[in-house]
Amino acid sequence: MSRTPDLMAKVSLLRTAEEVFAEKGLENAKVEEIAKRAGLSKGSFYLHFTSKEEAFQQVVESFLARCSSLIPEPDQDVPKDADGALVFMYEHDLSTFEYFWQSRDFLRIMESCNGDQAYLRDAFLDDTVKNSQRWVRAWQALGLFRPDADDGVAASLICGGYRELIRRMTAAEKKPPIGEWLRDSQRVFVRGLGTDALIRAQERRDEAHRSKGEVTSIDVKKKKSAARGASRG
Amino acid sequence: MSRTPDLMAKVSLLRTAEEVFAEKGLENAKVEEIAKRAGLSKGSFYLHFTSKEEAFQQVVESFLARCSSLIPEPDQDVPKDADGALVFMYEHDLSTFEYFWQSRDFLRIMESCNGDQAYLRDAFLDDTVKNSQRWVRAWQALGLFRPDADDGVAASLICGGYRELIRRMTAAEKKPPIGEWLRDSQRVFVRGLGTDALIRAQERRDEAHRSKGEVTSIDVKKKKSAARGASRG
Amino acid sequence: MSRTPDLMAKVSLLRTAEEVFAEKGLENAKVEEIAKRAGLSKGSFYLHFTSKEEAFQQVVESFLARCSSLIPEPDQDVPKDADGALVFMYEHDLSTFEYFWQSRDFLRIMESCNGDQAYLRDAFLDDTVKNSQRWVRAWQALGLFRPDADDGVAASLICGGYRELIRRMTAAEKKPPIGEWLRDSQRVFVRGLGTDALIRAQERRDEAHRSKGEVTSIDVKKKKSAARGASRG
Amino acid sequence: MSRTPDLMAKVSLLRTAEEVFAEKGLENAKVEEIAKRAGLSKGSFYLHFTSKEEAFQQVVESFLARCSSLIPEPDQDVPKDADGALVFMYEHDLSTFEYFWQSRDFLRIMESCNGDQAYLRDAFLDDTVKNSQRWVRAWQALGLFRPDADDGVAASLICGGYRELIRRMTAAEKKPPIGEWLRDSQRVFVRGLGTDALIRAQERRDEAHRSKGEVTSIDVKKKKSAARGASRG
DNA sequence: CATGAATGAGGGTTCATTCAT
DNA sequence: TATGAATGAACCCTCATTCAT
Repeated sequence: MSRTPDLMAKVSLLRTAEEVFAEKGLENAKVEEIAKRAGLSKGSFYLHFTSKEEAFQQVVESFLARCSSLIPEPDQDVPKDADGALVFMYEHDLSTFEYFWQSRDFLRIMESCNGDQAYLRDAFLDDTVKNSQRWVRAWQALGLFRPDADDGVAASLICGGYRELIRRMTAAEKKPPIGEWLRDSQRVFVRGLGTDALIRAQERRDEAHRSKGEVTSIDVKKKKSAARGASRG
Repeated sequence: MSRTPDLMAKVSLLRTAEEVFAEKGLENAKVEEIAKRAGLSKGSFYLHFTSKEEAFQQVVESFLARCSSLIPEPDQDVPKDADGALVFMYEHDLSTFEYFWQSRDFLRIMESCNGDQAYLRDAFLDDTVKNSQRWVRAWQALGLFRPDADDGVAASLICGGYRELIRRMTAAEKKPPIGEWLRDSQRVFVRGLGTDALIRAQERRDEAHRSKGEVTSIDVKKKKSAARGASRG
Repeated sequence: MSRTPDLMAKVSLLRTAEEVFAEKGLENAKVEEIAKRAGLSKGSFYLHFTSKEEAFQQVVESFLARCSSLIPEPDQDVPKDADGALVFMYEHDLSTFEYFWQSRDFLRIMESCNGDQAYLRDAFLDDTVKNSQRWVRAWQALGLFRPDADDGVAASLICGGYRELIRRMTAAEKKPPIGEWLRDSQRVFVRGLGTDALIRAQERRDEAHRSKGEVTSIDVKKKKSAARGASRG
Repeated sequence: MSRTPDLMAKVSLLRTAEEVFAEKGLENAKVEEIAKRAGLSKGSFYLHFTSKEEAFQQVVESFLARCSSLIPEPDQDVPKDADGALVFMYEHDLSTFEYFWQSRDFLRIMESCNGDQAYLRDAFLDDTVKNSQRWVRAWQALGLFRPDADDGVAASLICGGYRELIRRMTAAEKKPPIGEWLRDSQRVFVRGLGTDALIRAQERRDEAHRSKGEVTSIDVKKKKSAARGASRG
């Protein structure tokens, strides 16, 4: 085992660094404040990081790692049918927004990337778009998204739109109705990019929602068999 | 008379300030560099601005003023029919993107607003969304957008999506095919938010585009009368 | 005749310089403010003075010259008898204090002499003491002051004491009862330094003052003949 | 532990600050020079003071504290009889002047208070006068000073006179005969303000001095019994 | 490992002075 | 003469980084 105090100190510093960077931005964050909040001295900071910038990078990277672990790849075991995919994506978006809401202070860090650090913010955003693009292509392959839509533009619109919603959320005094926002957004992108099959699934979802309130994965499974029955009849 | 005032001095300083702020961000921009690039001394800078921050604000405000003058209000004299509105909006978006492409260095400035200047960026983005929201409502009133779509969410998705495209554009080495991007985006938002009437207009546009290439306002006028004829028959 | 505008400008600058030096002190006085208040430009200032310090010196010197013209030399035609000398000195002190009261803003200038300018203040004070010393010696020669008093110390005490009164006066919100102060002071120095003859003259003055109110030179002339009569009787 | 804090650092800085302020005045004193003379860097200065002005205040305040501890209050255990009081005051003045002689560089600092710091000098001088005034009143109560003398004016004359002597002393190349100066001054103020009893005591002192040289407290005690004997006879 | 005093480069700002007009 | 834009040397203060303990 490595020495505990050492690790504790670094973890502690990373946490307070995240805090301070979020509050003040990279330039205005002071090494001393980071160290003090971690209950350590300025000198200790330099036992763990060679510079303030390095600490910043590590904070960003650790955040990105946490993000990656939350965002599934489209080739994983996820629902492939229209109804299931819709619910899956909705719930995934919901939990992602929830996570961003909790990390909303951190999102400000990304904004503080300027000059030499700008690439970090861009890398983060590019990653998000890339991942989104893989999903768009996957859904096109599944016949859920129209094949003629440009996956790059689609991914940009989705990520950008969601980023703006997150910005609004971050700026808001109190937590906005994320569920509503996401349902509205999903409707726009499903109609905007989806095949007829997906759009019909969405309409079923809306219909169910209107009659029964919130639709969960459980509802969807029931609905799927019902739909099969209906199409048979 | 004194040494002839260099009437270009302030303009020159504002331009180089814009440059340097774009490159380095507010914190990392050095007053001396701004002045030097304008062919002036550090001291001269303070003949025109009381502080670096004031110069930053003036740069931002002058940009916002230029923006405002480019963005029309929905209650102005603009086409009210589906075909005309589509073309108008497309062409407006195109010229806006063109302007942003030329000002792409500046857009980086908005990103460099942190701490005390953050409100400038947020005010800019909020303004954009507000304007977009007015357009959404106007189109709903005209029967072009579905009345059940949430105008706030819609405006956020549109602005966020376009902002992301602009980010991609700004980061690109060479000018991307903005026309293509915008056509794809318009298709997404028209399908996502539009009424059947608008969607049909879009399909006509796409059809015409496929057969004849770029559609201009002139084409649309022809098409409009054709459509009228068709609906009569 | 030299050119008028030129002279006007310099006089004007000297006057405003005096004002500003009085208000702010040498270091904090800005050349631009001096020039502006004189209705001139910064550049003009340097047509008349080679530096701010030179202007300061000229202001001080002009003040000292005005002072000198007000302060009589002991070898001039002044009363030589005890009663006349007392009244003369009292009235001279009174007018001097009156002048200082009016120039109280200026006195602050002397306080702003530091570093390289310190010699100006010291020269001013030394001058005052030197002049006072000549008076002490003159009065000793006239048998009005005790011959065993050290003229240097006496002059220092007188000047220092009066300077402190002036300081109190300068700091005061409203004009203090200078006449009272000076009468009290004169009593102290007359008793402290005077011969019996002078002390008796002072007592006569006090007596007359008690019975008749303010004593003027006219009263003294009367009193002198009265005293002669008395000593005869 | 960190690098052993140089416990002398702050003391050292205060001392060199005192030096530099005395030489140049507040405005012209450079932080770097203060630090350099203390063998420290500019940055270290700010570990101990938040600004140059704060350092200046601390220098002044520490001097004032030292002064206060040297100046006795009149209600303390001090000789109440004419002879004892004279000797006490003379010796006290002597030691005070001695102290001021040693701190003569500092006294120049008080003169360098301008603008925002002027109140420091005025507070110092006002304090001195106030204290002196308490002594005048005490001596009046003891029947040593004439009751009709204005205590305010008397205190101003005493303090001002002594201040001027100190100024002369401070400006002098070599230490002047302070003892002589003070004896002369005391004679002036005793005659000027004292009752007959005090004046006679002073004359006894002068007489003794003429015959025996310096009079010490021991002499006074002998003299006191002698005087008692004389008054008895 | 931890500390925090010490460092010193760096940058914003001021303002006396110059000089082209 | 008069002007005031331009200059640039100074100087205060900050803070990332070092290092003796």
